[in-house]
Amino acid sequence: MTMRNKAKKSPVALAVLALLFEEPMHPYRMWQLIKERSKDEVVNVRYRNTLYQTIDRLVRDELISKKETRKEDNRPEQTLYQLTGRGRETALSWMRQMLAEPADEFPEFPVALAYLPMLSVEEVITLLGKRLEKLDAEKIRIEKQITPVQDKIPRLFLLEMEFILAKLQSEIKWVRALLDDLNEGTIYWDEAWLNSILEQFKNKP
Amino acid sequence: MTMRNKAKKSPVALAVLALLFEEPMHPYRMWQLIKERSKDEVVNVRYRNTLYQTIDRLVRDELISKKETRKEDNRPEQTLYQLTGRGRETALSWMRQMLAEPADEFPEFPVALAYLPMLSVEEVITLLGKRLEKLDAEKIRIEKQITPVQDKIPRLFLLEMEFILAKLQSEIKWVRALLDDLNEGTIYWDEAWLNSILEQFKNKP
DNA sequence: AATATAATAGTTATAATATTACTATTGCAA
DNA sequence: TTGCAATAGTAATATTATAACTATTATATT
Repeated sequence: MTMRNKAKKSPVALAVLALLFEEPMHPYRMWQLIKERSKDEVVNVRYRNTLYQTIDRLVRDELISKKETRKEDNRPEQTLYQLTGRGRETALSWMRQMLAEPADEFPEFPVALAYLPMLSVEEVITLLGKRLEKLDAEKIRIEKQITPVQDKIPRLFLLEMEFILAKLQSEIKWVRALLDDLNEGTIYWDEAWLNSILEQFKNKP
Repeated sequence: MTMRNKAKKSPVALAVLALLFEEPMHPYRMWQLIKERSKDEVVNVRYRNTLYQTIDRLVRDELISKKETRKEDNRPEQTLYQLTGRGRETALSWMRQMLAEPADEFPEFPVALAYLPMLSVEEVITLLGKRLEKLDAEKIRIEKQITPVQDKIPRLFLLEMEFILAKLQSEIKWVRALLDDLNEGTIYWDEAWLNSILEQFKNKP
């Protein structure tokens, strides 16, 4: 009795299943809907091929199945996919996991923080200044997506945007505080200081 | 004149280069140091093989090079690696990018938020409650790493921990607020409500 | 009217990373 | 002395990211 392939969850895979809850659909159409509805803020479909690849494995794992290949007038051929029973169950099970269990993810910024002393204090100050500008710009970009529709569509459909906005704001606040500490010298390092620290740790275990 | 392979930056790759700034080292030793120094909170070395794979490509791209293969007494063979000039430059350039330019990353939680109506309000409330518990536990875990060493080592060496703690706290706050709204009914949906919304959008473009 | 460009739909190929499962040696504890 | 943990590395597969294609139709430009 060979164990069934347990399909791997991923943002793109969930988006595919969620769309197929609505109706059978071809991959390109999914891509369009994801962009139209701004879900591309939270699922990476920058490279459309990722969608095709994901769909292939979902077919292989029997979460979805090919429905038909059709040729609408004046359009290239389209391959329609539909949900299977297993696909429905799996989508719900993924939702439950993704909501209840924080995933451990490894973003880049904290890694750079971990190795700050590779650069000079002065340079770090300049670089973090640039980061702040970009974070502010990104914050404004997200707000511009939310504000105009806020009184037209229910909040329920803006939650992911609100969440990334909240995260952005907290990062901005934190980086600003760090910059202050660096400017005031509360946090400081240079060659000499780093060497003296190293000595201390060689003496005491 | 073929363009030189532009090595791809990644948390693991940066960690490797950063360690080799200290001295030549073998992969297993890097793995140990990353864990000893708790850098595994921000670079994913859960699977040690990732480290070996990354090192292979860094060698291929000439950011590091094999120094020697040695056999210390009563130890398996070790392959020592060292930084190249290109490796030094690249590490600094990566640091500059990672500090100055926010990367776009695609964590799982916001995707689940984007498809909340797949589940019932009641179930979402339960699931978010569980998430909150785990976020709180994780917060305590991080605090327990920071507190005991706070007055022994300079803040400079705890920044990445402080950052992930700040992000955790902001997520906790946000999820708690969402839970309140769901409990109060400020945000609500069910079959009937969703269908009526759908109707509205069919009429108005 | 001819031509360029954008949009539609999908394919092929490669690189990178995640994940599991190995081999082989030594140290240490039950 | 048996077994497990630690040390060091290898092999194989799955997934995802990234770029570059093909081919058709729609639309804009000259």
